[in-house]
Amino acid sequence: MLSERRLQVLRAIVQDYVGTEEPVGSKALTERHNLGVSPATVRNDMAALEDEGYIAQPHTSAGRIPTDKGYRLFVDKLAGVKPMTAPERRAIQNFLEGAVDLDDVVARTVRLLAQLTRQVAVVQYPSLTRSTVRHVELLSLAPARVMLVLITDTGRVEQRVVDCPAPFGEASLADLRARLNSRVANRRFADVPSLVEDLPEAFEHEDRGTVSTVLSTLLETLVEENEERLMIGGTANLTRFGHDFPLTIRPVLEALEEQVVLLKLLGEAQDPGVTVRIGHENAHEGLNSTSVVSVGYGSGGEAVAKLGVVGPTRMDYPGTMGAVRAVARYVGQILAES
Amino acid sequence: MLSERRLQVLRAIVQDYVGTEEPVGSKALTERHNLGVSPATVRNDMAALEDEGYIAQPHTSAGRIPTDKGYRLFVDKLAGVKPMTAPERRAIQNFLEGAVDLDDVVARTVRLLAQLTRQVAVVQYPSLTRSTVRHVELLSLAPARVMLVLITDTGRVEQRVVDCPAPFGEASLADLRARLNSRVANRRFADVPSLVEDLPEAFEHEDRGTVSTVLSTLLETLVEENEERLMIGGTANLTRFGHDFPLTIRPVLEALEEQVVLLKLLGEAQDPGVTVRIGHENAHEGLNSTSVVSVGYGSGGEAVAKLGVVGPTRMDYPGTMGAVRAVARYVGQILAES
DNA sequence: GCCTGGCACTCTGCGCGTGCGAGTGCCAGC
DNA sequence: GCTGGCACTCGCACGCGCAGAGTGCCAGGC
Repeated sequence: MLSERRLQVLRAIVQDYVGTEEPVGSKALTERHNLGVSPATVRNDMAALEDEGYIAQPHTSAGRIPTDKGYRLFVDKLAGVKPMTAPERRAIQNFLEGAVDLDDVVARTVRLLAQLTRQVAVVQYPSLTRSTVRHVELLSLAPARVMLVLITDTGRVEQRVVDCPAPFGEASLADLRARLNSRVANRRFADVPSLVEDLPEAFEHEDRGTVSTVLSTLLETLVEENEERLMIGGTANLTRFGHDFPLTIRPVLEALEEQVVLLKLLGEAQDPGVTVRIGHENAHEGLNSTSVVSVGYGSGGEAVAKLGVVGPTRMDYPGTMGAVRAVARYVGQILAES
Repeated sequence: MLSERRLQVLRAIVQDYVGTEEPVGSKALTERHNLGVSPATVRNDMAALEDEGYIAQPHTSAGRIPTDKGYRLFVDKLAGVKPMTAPERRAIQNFLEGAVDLDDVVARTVRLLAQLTRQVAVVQYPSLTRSTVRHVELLSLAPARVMLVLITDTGRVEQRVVDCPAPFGEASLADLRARLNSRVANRRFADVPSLVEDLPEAFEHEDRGTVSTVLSTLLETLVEENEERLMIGGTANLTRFGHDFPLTIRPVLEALEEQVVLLKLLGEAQDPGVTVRIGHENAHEGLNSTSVVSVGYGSGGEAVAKLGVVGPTRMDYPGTMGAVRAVARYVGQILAES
């Protein structure tokens, strides 16, 4: 077990390194934090911390920098979540309230998060399967062609064009629209499959094929991997990363382009609160030198999606966690209102 | 006027520089392109080209690199558009055909363009005002709250929540929905304002306020600056830019984050064909060392939006122009089908 | 008049050696 | 268990010299 002072030393190292971006030495530490001991003592503590794997030296005769394990201990035990100030909260609220629709909410959230944290922001659209159905609309485009439009309580709209096996009259279409909505309106999307499975039976034989096709398209849009969307922003903040650009920034940009990677990244975090994944804790190799701070958000008590930021492992964890948490809270409120 | 040979020298310089990314000297030029003259002669030509401002030397004793003016001449007079090969065309078509909805079409187009050109791709969503109305849907969320959903022929869907000044019954809502659709369906969005202006008069006095509110929300969504959306991708390609990262990549990423800047960038190009804006021809300062290759695309003969790529001024113009043009053509086809 | 070969000149990039400073590890003493 | 002192190790910035690429210019030839 590490003594109290050694934990303080670790905390001081993390704070200084995050601030200065440079390896921190024993002398500088004692000067900036009044630890009440001499540099030599700190050196012993540092050696111990290094043995335990919490800090490391980039070169033999340089200061120490925290390892992923060091940051982990810092986040878990040594630092809290720094709450936003009142003016910051007001600014967040004002900025988000101007949104006109869901795309706008998501876009504004991304900008806001990127600005607040000065890092790359990632916001997932509310999951369909975890939302409730507000309305299902069917439009006839051509005799054997139907457009299906899904609208959720969170304001998300999905649409698909369905090619029907047989012509489908306006009357049948209206009938299907009415039956469909009476069954699924205000129900959770996750329940939709079981709610509609016997629907074709209510129709004339000639229309059953079309009804089934429409329904299967509806179910397809709800399949997990299709229904997830997200938006990212603040990539310009990557340029503040470090000095050795090409090697650090490239893989990160590449990872950010892969929606699948990002969705997995956000998906992994199960904690109901703010989740932090540090460096190599991220499965994706390109993100081994970054940390991901994420949290779920939702209109009610339940999370309908996640949002978060991606930044260097050397980041201001308490501040970032505070910002992410606050933004998630307000986005939830905005969604509940619309 | 420049002699034929000097133009050839310029062309050779552009081609070599684009290939090698290094200033090109007189000796290397004569070796790689059989110009039929000696390096000394080429040197004279180069001096003349430099006097005219087509090329420049980064340092006193280095080779030459093309200036923006040089690239301009190259694009206008010395190079054509390189058509895609048949396999490339097939690949484009296959890739785009898998799309399930408009978001997917746009997302795939961005990926495709980024991969083909190895540059940053920008794709604008089909403009509302230049599209045709397919359907307008009205949903009652609460007695005095209505959701307005617009669907275009290009598959774009916009939705807005309207707070009504007075409760609005289901019957009135159905009435408005029917009247609205009969007036605007299959009409161009640009014509919508004049088509609906007298609509409130058809309603009972108590409903007029609400009808007006709904209509004004409808018109607001059509206002130019609100209705434009776009998607970008391939930012990882920026890392191939050059060696002096922080200074070149940063402002570009920042510019790309500003939707307004990008929309202006695409909007400026009026040419019906492929437009190229080189270096300082771009109004935005951060993009002074990049070129933008863009073109309109549309389901019919008319362009409903633009797409393009942003890359270093040192880019393969013929190839990029060919890729951009081909992708635009196929996206147009896909949109026409849906 | 235009092209060519030759020549002197300029400048960048690279490798190398040096000195400085920051930081460490260890040890003896309190 | 803490402290001050001391020798040691490196990384980094600086200055130097050299090689190489490329240029401009000039005199001579077709």
